[in-house]
Amino acid sequence: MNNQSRPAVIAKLRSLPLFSDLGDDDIATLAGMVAFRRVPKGAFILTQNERGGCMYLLVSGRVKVSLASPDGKELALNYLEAPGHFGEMSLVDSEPRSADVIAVSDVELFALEGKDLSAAIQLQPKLALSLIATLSRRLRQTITRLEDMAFHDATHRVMRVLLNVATASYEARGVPVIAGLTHYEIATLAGTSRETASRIISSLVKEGALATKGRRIVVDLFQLRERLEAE
Amino acid sequence: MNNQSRPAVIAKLRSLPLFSDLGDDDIATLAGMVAFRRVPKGAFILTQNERGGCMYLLVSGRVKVSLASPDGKELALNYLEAPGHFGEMSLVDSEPRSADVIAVSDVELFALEGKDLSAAIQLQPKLALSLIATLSRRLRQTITRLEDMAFHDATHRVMRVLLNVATASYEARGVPVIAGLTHYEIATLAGTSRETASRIISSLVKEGALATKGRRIVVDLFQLRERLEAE
DNA sequence: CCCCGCCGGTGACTCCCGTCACGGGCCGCT
DNA sequence: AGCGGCCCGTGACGGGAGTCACCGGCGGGG
Repeated sequence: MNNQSRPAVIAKLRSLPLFSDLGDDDIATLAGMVAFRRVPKGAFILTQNERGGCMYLLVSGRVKVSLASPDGKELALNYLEAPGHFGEMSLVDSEPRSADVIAVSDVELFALEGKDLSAAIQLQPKLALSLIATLSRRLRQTITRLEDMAFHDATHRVMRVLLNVATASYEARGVPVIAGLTHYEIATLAGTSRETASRIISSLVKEGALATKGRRIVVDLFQLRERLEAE
Repeated sequence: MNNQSRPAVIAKLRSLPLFSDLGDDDIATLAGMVAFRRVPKGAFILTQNERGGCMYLLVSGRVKVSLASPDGKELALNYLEAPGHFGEMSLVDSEPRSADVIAVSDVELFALEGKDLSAAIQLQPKLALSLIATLSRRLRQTITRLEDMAFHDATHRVMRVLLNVATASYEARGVPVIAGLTHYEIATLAGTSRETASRIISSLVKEGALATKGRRIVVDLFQLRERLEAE
């Protein structure tokens, strides 16, 4: 299912905000450089330590960026939604992939070869700025994660994950609810074990900072923020 | 001591590899944009959470990039040597500073205002590439640190710090020696306490992976690498 | 050259949290 | 509707490592 008609490719390229203000010619040129791919839910798109020379433009779907330890533990770095991009790092410095990227839903994406990136930047300098901004945002985020691991306990880290996810949900849908995320996944985002995350969530429910409806968690944003401020 | 004669500024700019292939005119333009500063050992160059609109080009000396926790703990992110640059992140995304930067020796640097960065990039596109490469390298490094915090114990992390520092020393001076770094500083680099780092170093000496000469540590690079491979 | 101050070593205690274990329940799939 | 597999809750235990305390020693500045 990786062959798309050229008009279809062009339409998908147009749907990316990154290229929304390109002219027809440029889009056509771009269409000649990228390769379209569909990836089924659960598949690895790239894996840590492998060498890889392309970056990916996420057209639709959701991916997880995560690290796996030799003894089977997992640390999630991020969940990315379309539109967005990933895999640029190996492309600018030719080092091996620093994490796994796994499709958590069916995914559509474009692959862009390293040799074509500079050409793409010529067409669209915004791409370079977007790249810098993205790297910068991720670096901040990662530093914050590191800070949390070094300075704060598991309770603090789990609260931060819950607050982040619930805030995103609130902004997107108006309800501070966490759904479709298992305790295991929350644990990998917080850098702790499934059991510990579970215990922490239980006690937060007892203390009134959360409520559970079946397998969904409703978050009291204020209370959580307040407790996180209190270092 | 912040006033330098114009020729002196130009000479210092020329000494930065980043600008080594610029013409006289461009260097002169650049000299009009940057502000020279001397910073004494121990002084803060920038502090976490503050807003700041410039990046710094390190001309000489050594700085420490680190995070401080409210209760007085410290996590070192990196030590940077001249030539190099830091503080770019706040400049591209206008977010507050994500860490402290402290002079660990007397330091000379140029400050470059945000508004002048794009002009500087016009003069020297290498600057943009260097920026992307730097961000990318730091992100990798930070991800590795995070991975270590999440997956590995204090022993592993201290060994990694020792190996990194000793390797750098070996490449620079041909001897795998750690000098001028206290146990406290090693601990902040490894994300552990001074006492724990100290205990770990003691036992590594007992096991023959290290030797101490006064306050210097001589590292057996092979043995340390081997033990780190063994996850 | 000498002394005070930072640095390093180590014991003891505590506690967070990772791990193992197990049982009950929700949910999706047929 | 039924069944089986994941998901969740919780008890018990142990160990890594943070913290407090104390002391001896190197070393740099006066």
